[in-house]
Amino acid sequence: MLLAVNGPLDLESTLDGGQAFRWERGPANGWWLGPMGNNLVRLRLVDRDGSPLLEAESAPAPIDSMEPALRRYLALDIDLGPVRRALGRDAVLAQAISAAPALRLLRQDPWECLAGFILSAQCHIPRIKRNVEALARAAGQPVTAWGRTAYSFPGPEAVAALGEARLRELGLGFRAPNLVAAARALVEGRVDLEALRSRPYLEARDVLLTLSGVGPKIADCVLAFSLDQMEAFPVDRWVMRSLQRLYLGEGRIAAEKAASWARDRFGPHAAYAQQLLFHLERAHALETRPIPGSRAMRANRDAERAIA
DNA sequence: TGCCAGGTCTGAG
DNA sequence: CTCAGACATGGC
Repeated sequence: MLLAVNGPLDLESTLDGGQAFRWERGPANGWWLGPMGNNLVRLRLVDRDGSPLLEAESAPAPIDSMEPALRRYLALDIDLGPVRRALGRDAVLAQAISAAPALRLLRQDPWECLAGFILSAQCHIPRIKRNVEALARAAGQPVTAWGRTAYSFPGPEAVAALGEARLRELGLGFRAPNLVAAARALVEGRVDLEALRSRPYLEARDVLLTLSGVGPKIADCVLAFSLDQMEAFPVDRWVMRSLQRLYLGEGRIAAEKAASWARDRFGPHAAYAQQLLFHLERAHALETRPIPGSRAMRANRDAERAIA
């Protein structure tokens, strides 16, 4: 099935840019594969008469029945034009937009998003993906299509049922008890994520902050990437680095103050600004700085030691 | 080979 | 309020 896209869409920076952790580049032909609910979906952009269209297939459910969910997930209802015009008045963001002009914010399932970011604490992205995958294999449902088997993301009941000890065996480390606690909070109805969509940003954030292992950064990720709270501005190491390098200078500033500063500056599009800065800073690190832990990084450090 | 990671919580100053 | 230290583990 071919879908018209309202404005530009880049699948790599959107699906594999750190918002979601389960999309994989297919073996060939530009497909991206990922589980959605109990289905496997694949997506790619095709050119029809000079305009890009999104080609989508799914299994086992026919793609016709998946279309609404897919449009919702990709937030195809959002017109990026006004957002980019507003943010583009900021010189730094204008640069970030030209580096990733078709990056979009997803509208993920809130529970999956919350779980993913609880697991993200103090992890490199490759490990987050691995842990989310391990969780899905342990408690999700298998789906096979196009010669590949994937596992649906387990609901909070299934995750709660696994228990902390089993989650630690999966390699989740100190995040295991936090994930179980969050799953239980949902199962027992103490937290209603969907209800946060229509609450004022700060109130919704306060609700998420009651979960153990969920601080301001993770709360803001859930609000921005699944609950339509576009004032949210998650501040992680990369975004903090970006703010210091491009706006604030190198002086130390608390993450919460930086987040508050950014919300004031970027207003209703803070979430989009944040993802652009995250993307830009990582690209900048790739081209100007050795990746932490890389051979070049070590060589550089060793050279500095030798001089000293 | 150690350093770093899409953090959060706690206790101390 | 700021700031270390702990928390587990793995990628590079």
